[in-house]
Amino acid sequence: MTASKTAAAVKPARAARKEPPAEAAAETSELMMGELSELLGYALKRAQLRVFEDFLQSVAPVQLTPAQFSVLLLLDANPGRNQTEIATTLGILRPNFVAMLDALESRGLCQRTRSPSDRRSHILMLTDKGRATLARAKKLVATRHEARLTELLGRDNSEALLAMLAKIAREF
Amino acid sequence: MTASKTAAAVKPARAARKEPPAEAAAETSELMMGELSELLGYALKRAQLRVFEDFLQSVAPVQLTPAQFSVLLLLDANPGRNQTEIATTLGILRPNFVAMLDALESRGLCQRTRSPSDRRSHILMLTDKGRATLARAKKLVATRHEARLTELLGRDNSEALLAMLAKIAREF
DNA sequence: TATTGTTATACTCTATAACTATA
DNA sequence: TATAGTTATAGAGTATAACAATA
Repeated sequence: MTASKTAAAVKPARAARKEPPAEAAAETSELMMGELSELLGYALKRAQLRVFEDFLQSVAPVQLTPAQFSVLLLLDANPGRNQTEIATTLGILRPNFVAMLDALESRGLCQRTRSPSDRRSHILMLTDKGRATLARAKKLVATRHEARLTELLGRDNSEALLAMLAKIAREF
Repeated sequence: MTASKTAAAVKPARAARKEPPAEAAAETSELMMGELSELLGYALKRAQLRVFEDFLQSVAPVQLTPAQFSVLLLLDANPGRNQTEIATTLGILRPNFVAMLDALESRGLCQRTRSPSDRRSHILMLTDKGRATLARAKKLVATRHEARLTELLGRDNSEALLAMLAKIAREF
C-alpha cells in the first residue's frame, strides 16, 4: 500500500470506479453514495462495525467480546475497585454490568469479594485464569487484529487516527 | 507486563506524573485507563457514540436520526430504486427496513409506489416535503454538527479522518 | 437519608425464518 | 423455482425505577 507520511496525507484512495455497463441493458447498476461519502458519522459507524467484527474473529480462540476485553483490561489496571467504578469508567450502566460480570465470573476470569470496609461494595479482581486469558487475548489482538489495521493505514496514520478518535470522545 | 518498557514507537501516555495522592487522603482516585487508551476499537466506539449523540442534538429541529438521514440522502441521490437496493446499500436488512420506511412515509417524507415493470417491487422516492426536510437537515448538519467537528480537528485532519474511516470500512 | 448491587422492565438494533404476491 | 416486501420473533445493547442490605 502507499503508506503516507503524515496524517493529513491520506488520500481517499478511491476504489477504481467500475464503469457503468455501456449497454443500456444493465438493470442493476451501482447506487450513488452521494453526500453519504462525506458524512463523518456514517463512516465512523461503518468502520466501527467492521473493526468490532474483525476483533471478534481475531480473538475468537479466547471467546471475548470487545466489551469483555475492555473490562478485563480495566480490572488488570485497577485491581480492587468496585463494580460502580469499573462500570461507569467504561460507560456501562451499573444494572447492565451485573450480567456482564456474572458471565466473566462464571468462566472463572474474575472474582467478586465483599469489601470489609464497606460491605455494600463488591471488590473486583482478576483471577489467575483471568490474567492468563487476558494475556492470550492481548497477543491475539496485537498480532491478528491491530497489526493488520496498522498495516492498512501505516503506523503514523494509525496513531493519528487513534489520537483523533480519543479527542472526539473527550472534547467534542 | 508493563507496556512502557521499550517499544520504540510507543509514546508515553503521560511523561510527567500528575501528583498521585501522596497522602492517604483521596479515596476515590481516578482510574487508570491502562492499555485501553491504545485500543483503536474502543476509541472508535466512544467517538461514534459521541458523534451520533451530537448529530441527534444538532438535527433535533427536523427530528431525524442518523439512520433516517442516511436513508433520505440515498433516496435523493438514487430516485426510483426499490427497498432492497436502498436497504442493502446502507447495510440494513430488508425486514428491518420496513418499519423505518413506514416511519418516514407516515411523516410524508418519502413514498412507496408499485413498480409497473415488476409488481413485487416498491419504487421509492422523496416527496417535496422530504426534499425540503432533507435540505433543512443538511444545513443543520453542516452548520451545527460538522462545522464544530472540523473546528475541533482542523480541516486537513478532518478530511484525513474521514478518508481513513472509509478505508477501514472498505478494505479492512 | 444516601449508596451498592441487584431485579425487573422496556425500548432500540440487529438477525433469521417464513409467509404473500408476484415473477 | 426464485425474488420483493412483509410479518413474527429472538437476541443483543441500553435505559430507568425500585428494592434489600448497608452506610
